Amino acid sequence: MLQKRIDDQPTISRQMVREAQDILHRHLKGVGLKQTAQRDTILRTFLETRDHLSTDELLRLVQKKDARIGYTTVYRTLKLLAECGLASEVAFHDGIARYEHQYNRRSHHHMVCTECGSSVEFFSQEVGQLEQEIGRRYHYLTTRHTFQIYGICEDCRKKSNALRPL
Amino acid sequence: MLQKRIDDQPTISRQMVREAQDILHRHLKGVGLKQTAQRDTILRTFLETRDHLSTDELLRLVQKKDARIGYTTVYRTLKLLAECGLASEVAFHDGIARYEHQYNRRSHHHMVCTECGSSVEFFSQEVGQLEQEIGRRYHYLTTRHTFQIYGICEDCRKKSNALRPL
DNA sequence: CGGTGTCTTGAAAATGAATTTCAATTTCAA
DNA sequence: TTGAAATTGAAATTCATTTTCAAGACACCG
Repeated sequence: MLQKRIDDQPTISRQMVREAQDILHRHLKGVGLKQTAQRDTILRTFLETRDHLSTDELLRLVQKKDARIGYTTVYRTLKLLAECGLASEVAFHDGIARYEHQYNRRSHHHMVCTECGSSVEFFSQEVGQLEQEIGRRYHYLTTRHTFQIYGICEDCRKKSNALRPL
Repeated sequence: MLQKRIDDQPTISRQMVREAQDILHRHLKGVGLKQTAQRDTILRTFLETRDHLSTDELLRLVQKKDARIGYTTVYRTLKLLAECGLASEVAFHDGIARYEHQYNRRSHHHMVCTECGSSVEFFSQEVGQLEQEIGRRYHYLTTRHTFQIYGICEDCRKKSNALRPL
């Protein structure tokens, strides 16, 4: 079975949660916003989860801790987390925005199965180098890139072979 | 000034239009659909245009030739063109689906300016090789990939420097 | 400790692109 | 030519995202 995510840390440590919370609090102060229980709960839930979460999915997890937190707050907090570098948006091109943690993670990319929607992560320094190189060549100040591979995973291939032999 | 698109052909030839139309007609027949004047007009307009077109943009161009053609038909025809390989969707992550011709074009990628939305194309065979390699490693049957670089183009950098010197 | 001006919250409404519906029209195989 | 089947396009719908707004929470100040 393939790993869905390759973490540098097998699980999130208390230490990392504290550091991440610190980053968020500093960012909030910096832009004149307030620290709230909701924002902390959402950040903690986000950090504890290993997958690529849509706003809806994160909402469901957050509501297990505090059922009164609403969609809008999760939506807005994810934007805040992205602003201060704790989260980043990953677009799998299925019409739903997803976020993943960014804090203390190596640069990586995704390969997505177009049948079942599952994804694996892979590492490739070449892609980052290419960003630099192309940016230099065309005089762009590059900020980021997206790279996804789409295909059909082993499991889905087995399933469709079982349905339609030969 | 940078070229927005690097074409293998400077302009679309009569020959290519005929061939593309042939591909569409064969596809239509193949899936039991009908040839119509609208579909031909939309295909021709699409081929004559060099940019990355949203449905709305293509609609506007199409309506110069036949004002009675509606948004829905353009939308549906673009899907047909994508089905038979004449067009492909490019996602620039601004929430709007765009299409570009695929017929007789070399594989390429896009670098997009996040200030003004303009884009340049670049070629890199490494990216295609990477798709193959990663697919093999994780046992995916890969079908395609997306690779975009985001940044700020020279023009926009000059403009913002002019506004805020030093 | 309060008081007070902001910021936050979350339900509901709005937005906007993508998609579907449906009645009138057109295509095309026989 | 004919009629079954597909097409068309305006309008309606969908659905994720984003905004609005009134009530509540935070935090700076004295």
